[in-house]
Amino acid sequence: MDKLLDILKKRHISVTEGRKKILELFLKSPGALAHADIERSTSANFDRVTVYRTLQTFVEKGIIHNIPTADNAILYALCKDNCEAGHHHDNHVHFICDNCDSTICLEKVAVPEVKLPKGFTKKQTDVVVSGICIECK
Amino acid sequence: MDKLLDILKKRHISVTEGRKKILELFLKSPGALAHADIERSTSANFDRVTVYRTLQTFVEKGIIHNIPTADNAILYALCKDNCEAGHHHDNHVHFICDNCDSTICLEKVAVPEVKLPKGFTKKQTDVVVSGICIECK
DNA sequence: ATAGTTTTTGCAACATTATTGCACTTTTTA
DNA sequence: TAAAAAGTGCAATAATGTTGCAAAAACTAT
Ligand SMILES: [Mn+2]
Ligand SMILES: [Mn+2]
Ligand SMILES: [Zn+2]
Ligand SMILES: [Zn+2]
Repeated sequence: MDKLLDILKKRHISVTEGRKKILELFLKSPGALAHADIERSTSANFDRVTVYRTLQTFVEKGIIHNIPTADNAILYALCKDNCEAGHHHDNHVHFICDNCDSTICLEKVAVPEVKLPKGFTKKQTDVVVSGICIECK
Repeated sequence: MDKLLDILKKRHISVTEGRKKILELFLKSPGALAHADIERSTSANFDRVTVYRTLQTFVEKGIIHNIPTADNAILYALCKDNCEAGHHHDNHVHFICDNCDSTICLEKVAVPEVKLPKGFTKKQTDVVVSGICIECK
């Protein structure tokens, strides 16, 4: 119950109904959520614009991170790696199931080292694996 | 000159002005192209819808592949790994420059092996590295 | 608890991006 | 060169994302 408040207060952002509701969604969800998912689950209570702004705030404050996808859907997932405002460090692999279409943070699977050609400087590495998930197996 | 025809004919698709023009763009471009880039360079000659349909066809036929991005822009790049219709195998790392915003296929950098937890089946691995590119260095 | 201050929200308007059906044109096949 | 197949443009429509501003809610200090 208080977990919600904890997360929001730790980031020094106001506690509002919308933020609590959306954060709760993430806490309950096993995988990543698309913007459309969130909008669908909350449209009765909140305006579309609020959802956009809330997700943006959450990313900025290190509460959620987004996951690259080849189609143009932005996916969001809870940060579990003590991310801070303005600086994420979710160094794990993401998995997208071709069957059930769910996206999962594989917290246990670290992002491998990638050796770049001379002259390139690496800041961040994103790894997205697709295939069949453990549920669909 | 005939390279264009080669690529199209090898995939058994009709050779049209639009396809030649867009394919030429890819052949000339050093990095990946966003849909918007392509539209900008061709809008005088072709309808937006044609661009959408052409890119879709090219992906399906293994002429170009798309690159996952965290913002929701779809990027496309030429396949150089003998991809076939319905089955891509561009096993290289992609690099996005935080400075000049260009995206580059690092053909020489192979995608590293990722060990998944028991129960997951891997089909494809996408690796996107961001940082500063060799031009901006 | 209350008043003042700050932050967030909803609404409306607008902009951008993407999809579909259908008539017409171009390309391919025979 | 004619018939068939494939591709294109246009218009309509849908989906997605952004902005400014006034009202509402949350926070702060008394
Ligand atoms: Mn994650
Ligand atoms: Mn590539
Ligand atoms: Zn699955
Ligand atoms: Zn650069």
